[in-house]
Amino acid sequence: MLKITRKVEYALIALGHLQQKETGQLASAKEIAEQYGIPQELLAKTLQKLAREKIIQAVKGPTGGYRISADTNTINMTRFFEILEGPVGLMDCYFDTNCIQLNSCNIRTPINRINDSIRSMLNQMTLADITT
Amino acid sequence: MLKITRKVEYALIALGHLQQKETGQLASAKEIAEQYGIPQELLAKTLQKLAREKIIQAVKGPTGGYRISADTNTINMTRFFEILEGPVGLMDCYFDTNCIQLNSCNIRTPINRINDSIRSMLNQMTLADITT
DNA sequence: AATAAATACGACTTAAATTGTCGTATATAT
DNA sequence: ATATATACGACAATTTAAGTCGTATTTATT
Repeated sequence: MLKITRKVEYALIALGHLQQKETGQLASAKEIAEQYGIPQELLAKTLQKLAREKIIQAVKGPTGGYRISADTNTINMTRFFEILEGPVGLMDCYFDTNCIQLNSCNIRTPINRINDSIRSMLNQMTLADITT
Repeated sequence: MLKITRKVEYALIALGHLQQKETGQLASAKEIAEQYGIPQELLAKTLQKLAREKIIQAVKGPTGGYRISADTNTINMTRFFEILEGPVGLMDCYFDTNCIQLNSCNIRTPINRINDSIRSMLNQMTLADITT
């Protein structure tokens, strides 16, 4: 339980790889996929999400690829996870209050305490902590 | 992401319900399932797991049911989660080291740091914190 | 003793989410 | 021009979670 998805796993591997490159150097999705034995298409789509959020920068064309463009010290892990997969929380009712049995539910409050703990923990952690 | 499963959700609801009963009083799976609108069979199987671990006590026969038998202050949430679903961790390689690309993997260490944080947080939290 | 209502539990089916693939468009270095 | 990269939606396959069913066992009640 509490597993992270492959998308996140692949993204972290890729960012770790990009971090190792010299400043400005690019790495293509293909290069990363081959090196770590992960599906190229899936990795590419994941990197595209990160590019949309300006965490990495994409360069098109042959010799193109990705490079890190944000200061990874400023990206907290809650945000990072939420870019790749929806909201971080143990239960949907933390975000979506359309639950028919809200009244009779006796665990909402305590579950939300766990949620808050996890989120604040991930908030204090930056991408740099992970990929460097 | 980081969602808990229905099994855990149902178990927590049931424990909250049992907690409200007067000492020694039983509640059947049927009673709980009907009151909170959750599938009885699934709830029953979940309660059986908790009974096997002596967290609750099962009483057979008509007028039977379940009652809390452990001191919920002594059950930490890592253990509780792991009774109902396997190991708590972001990635399987935290527990199972049979990964072919262990060498090339560049995120094992940082991911394990997150794992440790989550587990120690859940370790400090007891079932009583949730169900009372 | 028979019955009904509860737990116990494995096998199975269904449903949902994740993971992976494919096709097509666009950009660009050579 | 062409080859190679990103961009991205749609689809298929796989895996996991959720729920159901059948049968056995226990036990209070009649």
